[in-house]
Amino acid sequence: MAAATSNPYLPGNGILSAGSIVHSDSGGGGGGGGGGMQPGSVAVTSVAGGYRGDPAAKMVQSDFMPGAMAASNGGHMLSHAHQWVTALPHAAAAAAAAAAAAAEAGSPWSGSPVGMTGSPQQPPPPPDVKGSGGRDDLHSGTALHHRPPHLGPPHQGHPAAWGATTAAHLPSMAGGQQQQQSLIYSQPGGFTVNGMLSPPPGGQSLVHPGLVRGDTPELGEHPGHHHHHHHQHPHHPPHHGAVNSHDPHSDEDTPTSDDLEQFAKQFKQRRIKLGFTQADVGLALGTLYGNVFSQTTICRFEALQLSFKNMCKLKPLLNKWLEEADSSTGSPTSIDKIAAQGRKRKKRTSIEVSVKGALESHFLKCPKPSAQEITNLADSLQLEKEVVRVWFCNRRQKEKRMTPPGIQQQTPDDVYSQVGTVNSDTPPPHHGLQTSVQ
DNA sequence: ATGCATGAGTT
DNA sequence: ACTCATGCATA
Repeated sequence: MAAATSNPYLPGNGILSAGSIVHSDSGGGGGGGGGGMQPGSVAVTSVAGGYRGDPAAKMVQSDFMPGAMAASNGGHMLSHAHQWVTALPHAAAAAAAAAAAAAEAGSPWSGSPVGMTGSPQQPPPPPDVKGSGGRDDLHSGTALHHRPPHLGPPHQGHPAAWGATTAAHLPSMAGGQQQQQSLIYSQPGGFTVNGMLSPPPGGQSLVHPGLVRGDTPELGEHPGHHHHHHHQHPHHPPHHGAVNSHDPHSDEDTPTSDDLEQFAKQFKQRRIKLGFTQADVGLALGTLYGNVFSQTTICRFEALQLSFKNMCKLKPLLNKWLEEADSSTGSPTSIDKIAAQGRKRKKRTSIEVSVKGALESHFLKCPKPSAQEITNLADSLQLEKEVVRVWFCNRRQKEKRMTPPGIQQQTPDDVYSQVGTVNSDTPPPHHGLQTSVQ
């Protein structure tokens, strides 16, 4: 096959052949691939609708990664399959937000004594309200922002102290390199979900929530109970009384890993009970607070697959949603869908299993290959350098998130499951957290 | 539920 | 060039 190489990252916005269904079957060479045989790079053809935030709000910046594409080196082998999809530029949801809390990531979960350095620290991020992009009002015109009366957490710069097992090993940022982004809660306190405001006193039965599925959520449990929020924390871990003296039961304090796990579990349960999908929640958050999230994020939250820091950031939001959701018998949940589209996104390359295996091997040897290494690795695997680079990045992220071995506690409910193996258990490498799938 | 991708903010 | 937060597209 000739190498039809179009430049990989095409800047031209606007015109791209949208449906170029290229499909390359490269034959390949596979030479070096260790284990691999028959490497055909698979090209998936799917068009995507990306999204591009509204130009207005976002300043322009280069469309793509500045330097990444460079190295073309000899990549010619199968470079052809670039199909970028184009879509319309449409202002849609772009959560410009992206913020994060302070604290940095480190070894979040379960304070493992041996972990790497967990450095709690970071100066309190100013709770700035960022102009949340311009998308916050895309949806219904009823987007009124008003300051929260008093609900919003006044601050949240909490040191990350997840349990902090006393500092036996808190080197205070030894290799800290992480960065934290500003965290923002856009305009919290928003109510007006599609026009709905604060719940009428006395009884707030409103419209029925637009459940996507139409299934009726049975709210037999709390139709009348509305005492304040208080949550049900089955148990709070004692924690070493270190610097922390506040209980982790408040939404605003820095939660501990245990808290997060508990919360995530309950959240999922309630969410399901109420009949909402992860996607619904994501959208609702957008309507409520101005930060939209995708199904993916909600899913990861429930599965504890986010960094500790990220979990902390999301928890309060989800918690609020929960309150809203269950307190209002029917709040018109967002029906507005924001069609995200516009933007060209590279087709998702699917890496063959054999190739993945090879990558895995390398990862074990060296999780952080140099540019050079990446280059020739890519070369031998016949993948674009970018792809390989990204693969490693994602891999590292995964490594970090993994629900840590410590967090696998049984909930008061299913304690029985565990039989025997009290201390002789062999911690299987990993996660296995999810017990039920939707 | 996850894999690959994009981007902002750092380093 | 990396990390981190997120998400589209997929399996």
